[in-house]
Amino acid sequence: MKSNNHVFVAISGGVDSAVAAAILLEQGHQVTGIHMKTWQDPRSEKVSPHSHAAISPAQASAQSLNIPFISLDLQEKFYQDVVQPFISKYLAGLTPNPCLFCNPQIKWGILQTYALTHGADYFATGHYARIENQDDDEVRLLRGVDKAKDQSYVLSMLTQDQLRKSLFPLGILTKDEVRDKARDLGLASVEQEESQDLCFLPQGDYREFLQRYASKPIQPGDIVDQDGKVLGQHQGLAFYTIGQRKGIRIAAEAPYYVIGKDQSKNQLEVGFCNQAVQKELLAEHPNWISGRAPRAGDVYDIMVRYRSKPVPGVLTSVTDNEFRLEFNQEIRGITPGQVAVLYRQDECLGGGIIKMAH
RNA sequence: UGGGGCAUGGUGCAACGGCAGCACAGCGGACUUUGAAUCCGUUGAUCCAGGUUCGAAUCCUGGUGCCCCGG
Repeated sequence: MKSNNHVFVAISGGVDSAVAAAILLEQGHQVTGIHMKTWQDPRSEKVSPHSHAAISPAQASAQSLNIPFISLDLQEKFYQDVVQPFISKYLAGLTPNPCLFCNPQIKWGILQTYALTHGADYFATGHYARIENQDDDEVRLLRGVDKAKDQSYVLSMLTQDQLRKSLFPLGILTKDEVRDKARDLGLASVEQEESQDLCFLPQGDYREFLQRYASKPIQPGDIVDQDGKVLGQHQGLAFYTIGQRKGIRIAAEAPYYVIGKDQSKNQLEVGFCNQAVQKELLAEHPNWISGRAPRAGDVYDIMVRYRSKPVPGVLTSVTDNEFRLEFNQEIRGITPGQVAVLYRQDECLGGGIIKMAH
């Protein structure tokens, strides 16, 4: 890559995106900050701590870097494409991961498209991941060097075209190095760590949010064990996820974990940790970053949720619409709605939405 | 209306007559661009009334409640 490109950097107001922009400047690129205003729960009791500031943290970042700043209002689009599906999937008993859909549809779908049609050669973000250019003009998505911060998982639904025009300046750095760099550069907001949960829920209580946005009231029901014995009451199936331990409120000789949801009976099934494991999964709507499905029969490292430890698994079958994985060890918390992502060493190959596991 | 057993945090269990502990649940924190998991920390109890003893969850008496056996 030549060092005089025009790069649009997605600026959030946090440390990572600011350092990413600074690095691009150091590399000699022409840099523009681009920010998207996303939908936030207006009924939230507390408001985002920055909402009263004269300028947004994102704009402040751009200012301190002395780069042009563009802000797009994507509230409606974000609500329709991310928040609505989030709500309806939860009510249907799934556990969605909105970030994996925001990225291809909003952040790359709209922000990157805007950038590329407004003079950008590349679109950069502060993700901890790497892009490797192949000889044949194909790119590969690799884990970030900082394994503890690697975010390739949330980028697994991106396409070859989207990645080819992307840059991840932080991919070769550790979080500590990024923090040091931010300090050296005198960037504001270094000290205040901005890790939030769901970006559209400033204080992060998704249960209360669902309660308010559900089209019909979320009904309590029975908590049962594997034999169907009633152990207690749950507050509503949407408030629990497979593998969950906290919040079941039943004392026993060992912790209970959620092992299933029966929508028709409105029952939450729980069991002890040795019962809360699975060895196979079926995923649908696959996205393969290379554009080609990985070879069936091979073993890959699989992540079944964000920041989970990769476990080896065999890709037993793969079609255009779905694929199956089989693990040689029992793993906990394979959850419909989450995304199973395949890796070959450091390379993120892509993945699909978990439909069922057993 | 005979016999036996039990009674300790919210739950299930420990504690030779000598500082009432553990697990689970709960609460708090760390971690975190999903929900989780995980890790760390933490609140909280001797059924009641007497008695023996320097000292009682522990021994004795009575009461109350529960369980089992016989019926």
